[in-house]
Amino acid sequence: MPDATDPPYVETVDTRFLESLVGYNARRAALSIIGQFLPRMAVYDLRPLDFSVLSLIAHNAGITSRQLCTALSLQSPNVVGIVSALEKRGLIERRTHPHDRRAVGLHLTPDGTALVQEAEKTAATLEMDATARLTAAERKTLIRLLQKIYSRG
Amino acid sequence: MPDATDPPYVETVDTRFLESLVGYNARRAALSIIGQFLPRMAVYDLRPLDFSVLSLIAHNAGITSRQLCTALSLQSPNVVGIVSALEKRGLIERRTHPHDRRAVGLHLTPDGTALVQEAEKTAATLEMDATARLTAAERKTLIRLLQKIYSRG
DNA sequence: TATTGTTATACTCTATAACTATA
DNA sequence: TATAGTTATAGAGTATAACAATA
Repeated sequence: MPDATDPPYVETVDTRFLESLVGYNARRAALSIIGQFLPRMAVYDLRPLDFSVLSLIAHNAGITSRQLCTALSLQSPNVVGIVSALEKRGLIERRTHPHDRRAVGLHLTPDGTALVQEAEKTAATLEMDATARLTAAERKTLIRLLQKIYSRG
Repeated sequence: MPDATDPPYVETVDTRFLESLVGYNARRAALSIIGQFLPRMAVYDLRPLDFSVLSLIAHNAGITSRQLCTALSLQSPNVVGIVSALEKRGLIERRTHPHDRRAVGLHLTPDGTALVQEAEKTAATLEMDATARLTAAERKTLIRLLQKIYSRG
């Protein structure tokens, strides 16, 4: 028979408090999806930020580093390495901005265009797999509620 | 008049593709809430992982490092430093596990108990502020949908 | 043989300060 | 004076390999 002064031990971990917090749940869900993202995008040698940057360039030909920073909430020094690596791989090109010689417009190469098309297809498939337990209506609701948390306006 | 061969530039960044992905939105929302978490918890000198660990110990007296790892999806080497720092600050104590001498049960000290109570109050207030644009029903729905993504079962 | 906890290590992500070229 | 981009650097977070003590 255990003495009342014995230290207690835990059979089942009670996580109810943390699970009552939106921040905790959002972080866990994001990490879960990233965990599925990494191996599938490793085929293209793309990390999450590489993919976000490449996709934004694909949909915004001529976008600048500064605009990438604002759109993705990144610090400018942290974008330099990402963009340089994509350029070295021949996926993007830098062209001088037509209205501001300080700035550099970013553009996809044909190789980059082909890679983005494949990677975005993979991302869309991953999206469905990662949210397989949600209905289409639930997925739409979830995205709307998440955007109410982080977006301006 | 611009020449047709001039490189294009971007006026407004089109982020629609990324915003169609649950993973992207969950990450952005989590980072937004963490951004509010950091300055408010800096008062207690607690980072997000410190808070999660301390809160789990508060609600699970005698929990082991291994159980912390499983509950929070952490690797065991990465918990060592967190637990050691909390112990050095006098917030938690290690006691030998009553049934397994390999394991160490973690317990709050009186100082740790007092700190967790304040920190959890702050977290609850932060929760309401960070999700101020959501109704109570929406907040509940959001948490339920996020858990459907990352939880087993 | 398997598990708990630990050390050492490395890679990614993130943040700040300081510099240049241009606006 | 302010902004776009860059360099250097430092701090967190996360990952694997290898080890000692115990089960």
